[in-house]
Amino acid sequence: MANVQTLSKGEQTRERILDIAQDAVLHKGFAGTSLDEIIAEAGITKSGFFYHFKDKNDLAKALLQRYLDTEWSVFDALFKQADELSEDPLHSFLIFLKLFAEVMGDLPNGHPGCLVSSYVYSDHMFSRDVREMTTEGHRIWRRRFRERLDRIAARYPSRIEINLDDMADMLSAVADGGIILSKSLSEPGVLSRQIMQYRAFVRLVFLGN
Amino acid sequence: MANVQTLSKGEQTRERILDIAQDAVLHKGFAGTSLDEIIAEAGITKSGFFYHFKDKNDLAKALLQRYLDTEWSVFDALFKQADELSEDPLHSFLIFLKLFAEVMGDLPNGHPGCLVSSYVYSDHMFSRDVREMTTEGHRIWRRRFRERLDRIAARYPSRIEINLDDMADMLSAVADGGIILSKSLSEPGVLSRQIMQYRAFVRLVFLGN
DNA sequence: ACAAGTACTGTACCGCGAGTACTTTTCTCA
DNA sequence: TGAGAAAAGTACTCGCGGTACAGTACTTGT
Repeated sequence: MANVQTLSKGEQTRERILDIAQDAVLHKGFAGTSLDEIIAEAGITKSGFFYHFKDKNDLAKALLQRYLDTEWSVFDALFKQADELSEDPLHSFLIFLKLFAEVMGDLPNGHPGCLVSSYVYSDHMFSRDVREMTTEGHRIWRRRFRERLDRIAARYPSRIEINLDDMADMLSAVADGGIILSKSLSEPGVLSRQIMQYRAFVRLVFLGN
Repeated sequence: MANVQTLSKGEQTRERILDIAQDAVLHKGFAGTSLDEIIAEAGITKSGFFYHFKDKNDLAKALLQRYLDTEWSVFDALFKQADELSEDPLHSFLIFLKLFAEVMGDLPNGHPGCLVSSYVYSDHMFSRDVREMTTEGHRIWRRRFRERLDRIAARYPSRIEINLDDMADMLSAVADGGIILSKSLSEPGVLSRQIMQYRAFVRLVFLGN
């Protein structure tokens, strides 16, 4: 929740609505989250809500956009940090994965859930543009991780035949799946350990140990 | 959909309701699926529905129970098939993973979605016993895969330090995440390729190639 | 042939939640 | 102090989950 001071009153209310809504959506699904409960918790009226969002789908869109932006900036920061610690593409990626696992492991109550995954299991509830946003989100992550893997593959021979798109996707899959397992088992540590296993896989493929 | 002939008329209707409900739940979430649409598609009345299920939560429970039973028997069949093709625990597991990937790849419209994953993102909608069923489902899969890995680890030294529970969980994670990616990207092939990558990981850990 | 289930249909009703529409008030800052 | 931002107020509609209960057609054993 970046610098509250710089946000106008309206923007603060809007962010508060989004915070409350996101938490509810991750536990009850989008359709299961009522506007009434959101406005009650936000301490506003229905009219106040509709001042900020034209309908429920508009809320879904804003929620997803904010989530994707946040994820993007988190990855950006971790990649930057990793790049500062090593020039080598493989070691930088391995450092990134370690940092990623640490961040995911340090969340006090475990990861609250991936909004994109939640939306995928409610796709028929949303307008086409929202559905395209989830698709595009996964495409971006694939492209992003793939870039890193390309640079690695250019310098390191791989021990086995591997499709780099699949290897890039696997990080998304392991993260999404790890979050589900963590939540379902109430074992917050599962997610970061799964990321570390993906790291072990990358290491085995390019270093052999 | 085992032998329709052996099912009584009531059981057939019940199964039809479950089929329709499952499809809807995987696309709209549980809360987003209305009883009215289910009964309309099933060609019954509301009273007919409540003859089979005492309320919506009861439907959720029956849906999940049937899903878990089906998954269990699919895995059972694949493990049995794999065991017949090799006595060696590692090769049997690798064959199993190949078969699993093939089955997932042969689904004409891609995997329809994992009901357990869908439920995890709606946990607050369900009663405690339903939530415990999803947890128990993941625990069973972990135990199941772990047994296989134990037998493998007893015969093959692992190339890296590895936690076998995590390795067992990784298959669930990769499958759940792979399904989400497949659905989101509308690329049915992603799921089976992710399973094959998990297979490559297991192979690298225990065989080094 | 008939009684006893089984598997429903029909009807009527309730309260809550999403969403619409539009007016009015309060706050905030230049 | 006045204009726009940020709501509050009011009033209504419709869909949905759920309840209650009476009636009916089909099926199955005896």
